[in-house]
Amino acid sequence: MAKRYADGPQNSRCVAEDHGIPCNYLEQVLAQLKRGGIVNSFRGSQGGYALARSPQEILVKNVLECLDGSLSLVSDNKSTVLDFFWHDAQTRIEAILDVSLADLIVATRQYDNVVSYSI
Amino acid sequence: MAKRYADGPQNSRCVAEDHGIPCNYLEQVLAQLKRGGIVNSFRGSQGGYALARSPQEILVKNVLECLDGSLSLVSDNKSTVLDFFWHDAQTRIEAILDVSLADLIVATRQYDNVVSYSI
DNA sequence: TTTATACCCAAGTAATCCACTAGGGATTAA
DNA sequence: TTAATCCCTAGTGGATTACTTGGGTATAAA
Repeated sequence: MAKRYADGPQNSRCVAEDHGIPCNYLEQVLAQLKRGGIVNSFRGSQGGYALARSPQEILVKNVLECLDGSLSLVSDNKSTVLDFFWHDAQTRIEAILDVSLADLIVATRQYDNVVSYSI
Repeated sequence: MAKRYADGPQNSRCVAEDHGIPCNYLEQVLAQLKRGGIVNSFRGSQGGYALARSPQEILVKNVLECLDGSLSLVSDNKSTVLDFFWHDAQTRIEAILDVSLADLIVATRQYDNVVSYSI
């Protein structure tokens, strides 16, 4: 959907077919993304779903938090060796997920270029 | 167990009680760690479980791989934007888990010192 | 040699989650 | 009006997790 951001709303059936996902199931996921303000929806014919903000403004982290509730690996306390470790690991993993959808697309394009040059 | 590495084998009942884990369940976990070569066991009275290597030589990653089978987030192909992203995320997460049990203990000791100074 | 101490093992279970299926209803552009 | 599309709820099968139960077996120490 980020890739087709400029084309306006995409309907769930097409998105589902493009990715080999059951359409009804996709709709459930999109409903959650809508509740989380990641996506907007438009009813009626020519309707569909579109990102609520530009791909630059949506982070992978935002999407995962919306779908998974929270990304926490562990409870808040740092009483034991492992609590301490997991807390640290969590902040480092969050940093990895701190990437916008636009960044993802750019990164893939660069990778595709490398591949096509090398062939 | 890494903390008590120098004291020889620890029996599962004590370890379980120390951590509020059912003993029989702990034994199942330890059996898996034994199969993975992380831990050795000794039968009879005065028996118990001990790390198979020193805490310096055992990585958090090793333990998790042993218990979870594999840490992979995604299939091998890099055909889509997301496959590409998850593959990258996985190697970065593995780097986070590339810490020895000895490192963990040292890190916690340092944290404890900071806390006790500041009180 | 006996016995207590520990590990070893297999089977079952309750709860939860995940990816989905099924079957509608409601809204809107054409 | 109608077709396209989103919206909503309930149910399901399989997998996983964190156990429980109930033993059996090896071994050090008495």
